[in-house]
Amino acid sequence: MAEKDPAPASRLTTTSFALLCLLGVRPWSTYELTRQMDRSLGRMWPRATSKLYEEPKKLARRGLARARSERVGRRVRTVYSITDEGRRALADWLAVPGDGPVLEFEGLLKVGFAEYGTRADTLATLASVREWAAERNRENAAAARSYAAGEGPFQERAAQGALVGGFLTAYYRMVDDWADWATGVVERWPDQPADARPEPGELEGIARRAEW
Amino acid sequence: MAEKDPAPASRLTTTSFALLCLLGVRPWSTYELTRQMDRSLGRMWPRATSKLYEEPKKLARRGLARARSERVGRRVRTVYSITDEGRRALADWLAVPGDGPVLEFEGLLKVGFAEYGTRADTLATLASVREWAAERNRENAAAARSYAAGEGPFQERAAQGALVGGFLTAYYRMVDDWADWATGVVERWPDQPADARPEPGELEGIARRAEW
DNA sequence: TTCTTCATGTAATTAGTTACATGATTGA
DNA sequence: TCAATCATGTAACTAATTACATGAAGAA
Repeated sequence: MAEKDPAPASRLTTTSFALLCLLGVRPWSTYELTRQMDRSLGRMWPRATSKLYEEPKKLARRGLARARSERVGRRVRTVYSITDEGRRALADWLAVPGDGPVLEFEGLLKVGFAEYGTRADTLATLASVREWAAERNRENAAAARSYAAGEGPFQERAAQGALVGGFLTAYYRMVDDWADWATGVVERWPDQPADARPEPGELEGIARRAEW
Repeated sequence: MAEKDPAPASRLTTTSFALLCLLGVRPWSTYELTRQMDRSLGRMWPRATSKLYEEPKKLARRGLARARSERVGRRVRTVYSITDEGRRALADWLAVPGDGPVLEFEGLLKVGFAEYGTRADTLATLASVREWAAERNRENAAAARSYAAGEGPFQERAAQGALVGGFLTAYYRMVDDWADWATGVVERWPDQPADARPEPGELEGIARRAEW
């Protein structure tokens, strides 16, 4: 009687491939990978640090990456690099169109159910959304400026980076524009958000902008 | 010697409160909750169906919701409703500004590492992003039209719904605009994406749009 | 009457996070 | 030379998903 498939090695996830993409650029130590998560990868595929220590081990077990140990003083660090098989796996993965964006937005949830709190709560949430957008945009603008000036690492990847940068720029801008608009609307609400009614033309305006 | 806190009942998450928000509107059976996940809640806080069967039990254990059993033929269904304590918990939760948007976008990841695949791969991924945006926009436009016409459920919540609708409209539009722009850029790439270089003024244009 | 889709869940598994631990490096 | 921060991981836990099971209702 057949055993249940031994060591199915838990299939590769998008997170696996995200890390494999980074390894495609050059070898990285795990800590360096965590830096990229803060700077670049985390903007489109955010994951906790510990995942970045765990996932490359799986890539190595599958033969898609190779782990090498270096020593730094008394302690050891691991540097991962991609293998030829890893590059093939990457090409296969890229041949399948990726999923669309998945959004989790707690702030929008709170705005959408504003009626159970106060008007001040909603305005505070919108203000914090604007802060978020401004902060993200600051980083993003700095990176864009640096690339436009021909500085920054991986200039040979600038064309790909520009597509990502173009997305993020538009995204942060859109979030800020929305929060700005919504703030104006909520400022005209009565004190009890439950009593708020759409302004004349508001629903029509949204419906119109959704026609394309 | 003190025991480690018994039955910490695993703290309430954003998912708990998302469901509690829905219960604030009216009582729902679990299946009805799954419908809302497809229609409204899932656009800002997507979760799998089984979570919607599990999470309200936690709300009930905590006294934030009440479960009632109905029978439909030979089988039983559960209908949940919010309690006064649940409404208080909701108000407390709304008083804390929510987190900013968290984005997971596999398609963008594939575009950002286009160099490991073919130009055709990238164009196909962008096309599927545009399809995604068009499909989401279709739903959203239909909902917007229906509200603008004074139809649709929960008219008394139209002001809050308009804020969410305003966000989604701008969001889908932005995704489509980006994918459209990116398609044009990639169409002018050489056959090997690894040889692609930014067009003159492209990086500067992004940097400029990021200044606000 | 049978097939399909709607409706209502549970069980098993896993992807991911939080919390913790400790050595190395830097600067006051 | 001490404290703070950078760097490198592991262990424990849990939030969430996938897979499965089955009754009810409506259509052909």
